[in-house]
Amino acid sequence: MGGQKLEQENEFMPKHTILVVDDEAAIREMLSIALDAEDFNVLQASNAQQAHATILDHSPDLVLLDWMMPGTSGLELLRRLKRDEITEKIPVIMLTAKAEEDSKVYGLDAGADDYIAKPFSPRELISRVKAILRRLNREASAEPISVGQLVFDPVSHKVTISGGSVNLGPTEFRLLQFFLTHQERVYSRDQILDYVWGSNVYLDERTVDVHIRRLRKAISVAGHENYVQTVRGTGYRFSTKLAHT
Amino acid sequence: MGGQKLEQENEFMPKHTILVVDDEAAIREMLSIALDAEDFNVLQASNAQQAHATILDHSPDLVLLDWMMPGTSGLELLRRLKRDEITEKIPVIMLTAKAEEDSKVYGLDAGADDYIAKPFSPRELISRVKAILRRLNREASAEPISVGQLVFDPVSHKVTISGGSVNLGPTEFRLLQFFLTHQERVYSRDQILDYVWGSNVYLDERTVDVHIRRLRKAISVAGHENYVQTVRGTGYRFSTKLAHT
DNA sequence: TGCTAGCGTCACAATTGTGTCATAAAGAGG
DNA sequence: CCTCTTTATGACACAATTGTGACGCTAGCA
Repeated sequence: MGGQKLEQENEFMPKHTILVVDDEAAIREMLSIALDAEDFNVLQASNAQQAHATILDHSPDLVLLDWMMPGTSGLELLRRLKRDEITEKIPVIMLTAKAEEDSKVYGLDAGADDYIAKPFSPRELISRVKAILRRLNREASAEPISVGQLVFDPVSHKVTISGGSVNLGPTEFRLLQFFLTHQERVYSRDQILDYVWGSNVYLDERTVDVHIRRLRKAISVAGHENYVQTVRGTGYRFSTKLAHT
Repeated sequence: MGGQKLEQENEFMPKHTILVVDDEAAIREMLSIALDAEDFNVLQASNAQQAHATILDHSPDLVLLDWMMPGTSGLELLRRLKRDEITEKIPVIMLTAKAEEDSKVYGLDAGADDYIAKPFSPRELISRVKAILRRLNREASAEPISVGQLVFDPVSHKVTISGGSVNLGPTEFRLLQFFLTHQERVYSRDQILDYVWGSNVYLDERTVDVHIRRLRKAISVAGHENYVQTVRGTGYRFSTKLAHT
């Protein structure tokens, strides 16, 4: 079969958080409603300072940033975000009333991920937001992920620990990928089945246990199996913070 | 990394010529400046006809082509280029304002080498341009590629292992070439068919298996067949890092 | 025309992966 | 310390995937 179909949109995916930065309350409201309807978590800020603080606090998945604002301008904030390593990866869509080419060029140059001219239809905005999140998702899924001595490389489809290659079956591979992309969070067996097997399979929940065991066994080199943790009564969790003792 | 020296950028390389095709002057300017700063020769065209003429005249090394343009669309020009034997090999990167997946599919289908959604950062564009030129350079390279004791010489069209010549059929030859130029990466049977056989053939996927076997058999001297690895459930991979056991 | 090299397909063999079960272990709470 | 749950584990039948040898066909060539 073809590639991997992990990371579809599905109801168990953590909701994306979007920050709307605009000095006009009406615009913020409109966007919030539209985004909320699409099941995004929405944060708001009415000026650049507040926005910056919110970004640092909540690290939203995407920022909708008005170009023209009293005080620090949107462009200025954009530059600041892109200068800081922590916030540099957060995608920004600039909202601008000026339909001029210049702003577009400057904005793109400063690192905006998209640019939308006011007035815009919420529909279009939503579709752009989604497009960017999708793209990010794709790009992120091509990067190798490493935890401890373990390196997971989706491109070559290889997993190694301390340089030694790890042999995983297809299902364990997907399971590990799922865990690596969703660390520090407990999932029920049901959820794991949905994510890793697909949302339309009917399997015994206990099957998950068995694959967890196989995964643990496979990565049990230098204690890496301890990252896969059992949460009694609930499910499993992948955590780099090793549990007690 | 694998033990072969690839075409790095170096000052002796002739400057690459890049044609920018976009109806918006501002975009052309931005790209020209960015590309120029990277030491490319830049040509410009504002519509498809002009672009076509320029391509025939100057045969640029790469074309940046806007998707949506008045008159003949970018897609149309792309198709035309790919239909003509003379221009067919020129790599094309499509620029599109539609952030939709669809355009990507159509574009790649029509033979685009990459696809970048507007708006994009000049930085990203440059890096993609370079990536493509690098890849092309390598593929078209007259330099022999060697892995282990195996030497693949595209010029004399011969393959040897430890000096002894290896007998390969045309298809196995191309398959090996594909693998050598795309190491450390899994490909599905579908993808391999597309790359090695061409994107418009309709063949049984399992045909790949057979040719993989023939290739393995042919290069099975001193364990070279182990470079061709099966990734169960996914496809095949050429890797110089041998899997253990 | 007869011959040969390659190719694609098929049937069957070999290998590897998967889900379930029974049973052992491990926790939780009294 | 005992009991009730929940999880870990080893075994196993059978599914799914991949490897392989054989075969017929075609195009090029003598």
